[in-house]
Amino acid sequence: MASFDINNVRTRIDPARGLEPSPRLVPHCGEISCADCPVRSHAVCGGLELDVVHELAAILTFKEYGEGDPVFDEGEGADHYYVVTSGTVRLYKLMPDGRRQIIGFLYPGDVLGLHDDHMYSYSADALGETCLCRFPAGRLVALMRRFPGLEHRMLEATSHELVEAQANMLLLGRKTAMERVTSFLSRLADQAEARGEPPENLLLPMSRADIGDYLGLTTETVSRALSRLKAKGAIDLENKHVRLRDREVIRDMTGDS
Amino acid sequence: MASFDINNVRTRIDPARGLEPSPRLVPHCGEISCADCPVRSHAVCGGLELDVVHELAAILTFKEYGEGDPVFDEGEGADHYYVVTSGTVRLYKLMPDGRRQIIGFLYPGDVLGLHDDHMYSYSADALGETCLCRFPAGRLVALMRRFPGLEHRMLEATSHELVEAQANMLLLGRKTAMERVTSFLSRLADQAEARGEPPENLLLPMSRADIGDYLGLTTETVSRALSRLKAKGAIDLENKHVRLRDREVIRDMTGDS
DNA sequence: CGGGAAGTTGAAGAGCGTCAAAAGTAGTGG
DNA sequence: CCACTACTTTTGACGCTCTTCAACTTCCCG
Repeated sequence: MASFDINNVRTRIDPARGLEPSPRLVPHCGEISCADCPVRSHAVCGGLELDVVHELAAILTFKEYGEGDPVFDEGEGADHYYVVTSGTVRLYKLMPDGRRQIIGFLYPGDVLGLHDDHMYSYSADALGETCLCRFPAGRLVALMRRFPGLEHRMLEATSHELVEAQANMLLLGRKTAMERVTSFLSRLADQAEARGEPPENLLLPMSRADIGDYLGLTTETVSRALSRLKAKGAIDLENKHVRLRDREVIRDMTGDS
Repeated sequence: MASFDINNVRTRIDPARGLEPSPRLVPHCGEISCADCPVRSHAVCGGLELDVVHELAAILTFKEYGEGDPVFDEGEGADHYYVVTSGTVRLYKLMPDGRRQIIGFLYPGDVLGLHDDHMYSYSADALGETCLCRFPAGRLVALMRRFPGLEHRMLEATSHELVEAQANMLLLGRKTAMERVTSFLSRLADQAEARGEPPENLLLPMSRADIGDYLGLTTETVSRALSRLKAKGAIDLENKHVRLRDREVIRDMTGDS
């Protein structure tokens, strides 16, 4: 027995310990081992010694999520860390009256579950079919103690998130609606480029309402901004497909220079 | 010789190595050694083994700043980390046209210089007379490698900052002007309480313009919100002195529940 | 196909920004 | 100690951007 399934939770056993992957493949996650994990190169686990990777593999479990499935809720005890292996995760905070602020969208290789004071500071759910690998917090912390390189990678990941959050504070506090939308498109293009995809042709995995809640705007305002960009000939737009006709023109509209 | 002065930079030599503090006292920093540093208990260096503290003391230098003195600028090479020992530091981002977003205000015990990709992601300057102790980044990183407990503390500090930044994203993206101002006052009261000061009696070290640039508002809007709170009898207000007449009333206006 | 959700577009309104002026505060030098 | 000046804060009037509300269209999935 190399893996088993309980409640949609798939436990991975370290192949290095003489166990082999299950022959049954998971629909979209794939029955990947850390050794050939597609996201390892740019994830927290990337660039680590093999013995650390093996120890990580020993404590992780895979889990699949469908559209809108919750991963965890703000305020819950933070008992797990997660790494996205496929799909997209939406992080958000809710106000008692229902107003929502989306904190970020996570893509394969990103970590979630970073917290302070043993409580999740935001809620997380899946945007479409998504697969996460999950680490019990206590055991991961123990591993960080034994392997300082792992803690170093966590610090790097956290610092990176912090820098992004600060950039979003500027966006939310000081940019106009059009600047926010073009900043958003520009960043999506950069991310696509970093993944080796064509940066001009974007497929938005999230709704207009999600974009609005991320940019501090309403759906209508997002829609209007996109329509104006289309009318100006800056983008082609058909529903979730956006094509940046000139990335420089978009960049010049972000307010960032 | 226990310390010397070059360009307003005061180098501390580790007292544990047999050197003693200079008899000449610095105006507001005090000629403190790490052993009796007033901020150590709640700073990064708190809770660390004594040998780590000694090594930290060996690489740090003190530096004083006056009102508005720059500490570093966004985009510069991040060659130092800093810890606030007295005063207040203002972190901010500027847009090319002069719009400013204040990322945070730092008080004694807080770290600055956290970064990504070896570049400061924001600018920092002093709010009034301020004293920082400064660590060369390379040497601090080397210490973190030797003493994993230090890196652990840095991770904790960074995680804490991240959680705060995310809370500010909700504030900037979704709260009304009045909710932002009451959230700000409420947080100042909490911080004062944490420091053991009376949480009802606040002294704002920053201008209305600073508060506005922190909350994504104009000075006028901040002033109007404060005036309305005063008119309602929720606060007493005389210039920089704010007295919360009922902390619960203020809290109920933050939108956070 | 058909029904419900998501997206677009328009018109009206509110909240905050802008501009302007007055009042208050602080620092400087006689 | 007071007068002078420069800056900060407050207050008011007005305008603009974005939100709200509503109708319509498009997309998606059974």
